[in-house]
Amino acid sequence: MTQINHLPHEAEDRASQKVPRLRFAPSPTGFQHIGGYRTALFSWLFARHTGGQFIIRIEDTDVARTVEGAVDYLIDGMKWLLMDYDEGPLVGGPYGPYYQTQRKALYQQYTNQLIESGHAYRCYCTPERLAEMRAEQEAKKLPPRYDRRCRYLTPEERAANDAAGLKWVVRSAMPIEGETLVHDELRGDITFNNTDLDDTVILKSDGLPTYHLAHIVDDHLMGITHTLRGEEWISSAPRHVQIYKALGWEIPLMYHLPSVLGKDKKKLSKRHNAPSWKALEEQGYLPEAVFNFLALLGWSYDDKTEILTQEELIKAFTLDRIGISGGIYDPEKLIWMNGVYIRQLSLDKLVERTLPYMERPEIQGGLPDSVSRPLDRAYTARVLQLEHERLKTLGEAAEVISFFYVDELTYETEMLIPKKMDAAATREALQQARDLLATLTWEHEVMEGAMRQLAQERGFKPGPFFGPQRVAISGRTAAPPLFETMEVLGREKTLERIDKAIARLS
RNA sequence: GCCUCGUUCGUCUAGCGGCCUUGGACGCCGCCCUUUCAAGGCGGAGAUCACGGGUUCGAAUCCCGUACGAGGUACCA
Repeated sequence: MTQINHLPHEAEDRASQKVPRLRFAPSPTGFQHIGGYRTALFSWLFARHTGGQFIIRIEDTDVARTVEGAVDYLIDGMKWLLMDYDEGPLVGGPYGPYYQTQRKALYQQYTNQLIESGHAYRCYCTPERLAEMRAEQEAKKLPPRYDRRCRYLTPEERAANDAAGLKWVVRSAMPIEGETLVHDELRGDITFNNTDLDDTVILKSDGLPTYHLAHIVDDHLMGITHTLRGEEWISSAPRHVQIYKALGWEIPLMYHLPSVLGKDKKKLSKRHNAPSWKALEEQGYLPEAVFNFLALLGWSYDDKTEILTQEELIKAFTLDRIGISGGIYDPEKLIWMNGVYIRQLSLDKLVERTLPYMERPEIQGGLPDSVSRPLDRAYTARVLQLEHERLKTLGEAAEVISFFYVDELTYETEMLIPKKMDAAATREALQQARDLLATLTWEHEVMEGAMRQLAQERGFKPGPFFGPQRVAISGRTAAPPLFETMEVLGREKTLERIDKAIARLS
């Protein structure tokens, strides 16, 4: 690729020097919600777009909050959302290990380097003292900040503290004056006053690093070229910049992604109105639809294209089209998009993917337990064909089509009787329909023709005439086209159900 | 409180100085199709481009301020 007639944007220039490497670095402290996966998805798309690598790294340094099973859940979610990865848990890779708890020695090594170069120091302050200090500062309406007492300890004092076996953490020594420039590729330069920078803890008393140190060491060692993370990190970015500088490392290109918000405009969080991928799967959302939807949350292709396959997204995805203002997650639009993807499925695929939802136990949203499994595939295909364009999620199929499978229909007799008609008239109409139906070839075109003729001859209006039949055979007022439904249901069941309806009206 | 980011229809967004009395999509409403429900087609309502100043021949687009929203302010990420 030769492109010499224009000066590339700085970001492109730097990025083009090497194969892009991007990472998704979740902490296993709970179940990743779709906002988190959106971040992963952007990184993944860009890696695939450029032919770069996509890495998963587990940031499990907060041992106390680590939730068992979270990593498996996370990886399963990636798989479900159709994202693979080149390096990470399970598959390993040349830059491993990919769990931060297994890289402890590395962080300690660089912490020592920082201490030696005067960019970090041991702090012996107890949590009690820190809490006290904070309370005082708050009372005085001062910004809560570590007072740097330990930063100015003499070597003798330090030695004495160590000899006394005091517990310590390591804090980074931030510059006291001047400014720090954070260059965000999406927003441009952001300037921070160094007086606002706290000497944050980079190594905890348990010997593990905090995020601030760990991600820098790992991103550097793993050769990460672009870092995509939530915009909640902007405020700690200047401290990260300082640590990079202290270590003498090049800073990867930083992209702070806009937040995904809930209906209340608050950032989506695990315990707060954020669906997990599992919940979406259980409801019968197609991962390819969710993928498409998520890609459009904070990124856009142009002024009209919204339905893009994963392949198209890979081809189209560039970082410069990421937006900067937070967006509310709109479940309504996801439902619509899911419907679009369902309609695009071939009947065969639809059956294959819907069957598990129908066969799951009733309590989980499957067909009534009285219906024996496994379901007849050919029959189910005929059923699903009728419902195909009506489905919004795979999970709702069972409820909508259960009448094709159960023996007994349950519905209110009232539903049988159209407005402006009484029970007797309805019964009479049903009886006539039933008598004619019994004589017909069981094909929907034949039935429709004959029945329409009957309606015309007897002066029945289509609505009130066909309506009761629909309720009689399906127990529902909203159902697929009547005669196709009858055809699939079969003569015997159809006539039997109409008879039962007639009996109800007697 | 302090620091930082953000602000175009209810929602997702297009827009990077003239093509915009802002285009698309979801949702909503109406009409058509129709035995119901969908799907589909057509149409509509819906944004003083948060507000106020500037810069400019010209601003949704650039600058400043204000308001509002969000995020951060942990030995959490």
